[in-house]
Amino acid sequence: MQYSKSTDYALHALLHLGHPERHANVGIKELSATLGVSESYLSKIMSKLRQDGIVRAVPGVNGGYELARPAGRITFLDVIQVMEGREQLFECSNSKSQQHQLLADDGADEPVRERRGNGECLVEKVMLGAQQHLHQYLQEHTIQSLLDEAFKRHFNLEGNKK
Amino acid sequence: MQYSKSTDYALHALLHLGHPERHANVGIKELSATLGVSESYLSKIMSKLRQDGIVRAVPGVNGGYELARPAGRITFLDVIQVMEGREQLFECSNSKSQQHQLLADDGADEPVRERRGNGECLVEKVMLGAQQHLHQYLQEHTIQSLLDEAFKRHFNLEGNKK
DNA sequence: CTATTGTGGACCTGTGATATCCATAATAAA
DNA sequence: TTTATTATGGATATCACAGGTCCACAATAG
Ligand code: SF4
Ligand code: SF4
Repeated sequence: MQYSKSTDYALHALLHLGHPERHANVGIKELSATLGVSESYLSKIMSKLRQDGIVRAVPGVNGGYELARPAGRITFLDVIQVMEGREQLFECSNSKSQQHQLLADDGADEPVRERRGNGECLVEKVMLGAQQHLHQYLQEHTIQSLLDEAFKRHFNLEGNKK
Repeated sequence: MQYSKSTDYALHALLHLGHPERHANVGIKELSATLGVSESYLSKIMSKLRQDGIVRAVPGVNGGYELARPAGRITFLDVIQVMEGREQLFECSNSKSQQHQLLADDGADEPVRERRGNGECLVEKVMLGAQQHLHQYLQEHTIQSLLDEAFKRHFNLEGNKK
């Protein structure tokens, strides 16, 4: 259970694009050189980010990428969901097993009522709760907020030096 | 990014073992039949749970598995970590790239000082935070707590029927 | 028109999840 | 002590997917 390298790359690419004194339209070459990732692979990732509306891309001379919206509105969750997909953390694989009855109906021998609604899965409920906690946290952190913190740290270091 | 089926199976197996009126030493046959998973595969999972001290196993006639400690002390996090491993959610893949400087030192052109300590990674910091939130939540839910809730629900249903 | 730059498809490789089979070890009961 | 039973661990198979390369093509600015 670990985020893929693609997520790593995507985050770093966006952080680069979000850097204050950046001329618009950063080319794949610059990104590739900065991150140390092959152009071929990185372009796949950028393409995905574009399809999901995180960045804009323009081909042609002096083309390149730029953020499609302010860095403050690009959350970690956004990026992660683009790269890792939006499936849920836990998905039951055999909801018609004998086990299921025990947890959804707790062994009650009532005839199969298909109302299904108050008989909602408790395992999934726990896991969904976990997922929501995780997502909420990831939504509170944006590309901008990380950049801000980096700047703050830099400022403090400079201060100490003098 | 999804938990594996093994985790699903493990959770259900433990829920079965934790059931109140269970004779000790539940055999792999019973588990397999209840969960609807092959004996071969399920035994692998049980073996892993044993190696991590979640269950005890005794071979031989009338042998089987039982919880190694009270169900209230087996958390979801425990189970998930046994099955999914304990790697962290995010692991940097190229900490010596050009990017790294930007985020750890924020572009300061100071000579490479290898003190490393106040120059801690901000991306990892965010991700570690996310992981801790997730883990904390998963630690608050145990096999017992889920079982309790299932019982409570059952009780309410019975009440409504009368 | 042309050089430049992103897009998308085909393809390759290694790894890990899922799963089965079997030989062996351990154990309780007869 | 033997025997039937039950868990263990190694070997193996299959399959999907992460990670990555290459290339032909589309789009665009100048
Ligand atoms: S209780 Fe939930 S997780 Fe378990 S089998 Fe039913 S639906 Fe699936
Ligand atoms: S800033 Fe953090 S994530 Fe980025 S390269 Fe450095 S160590 Fe890795």
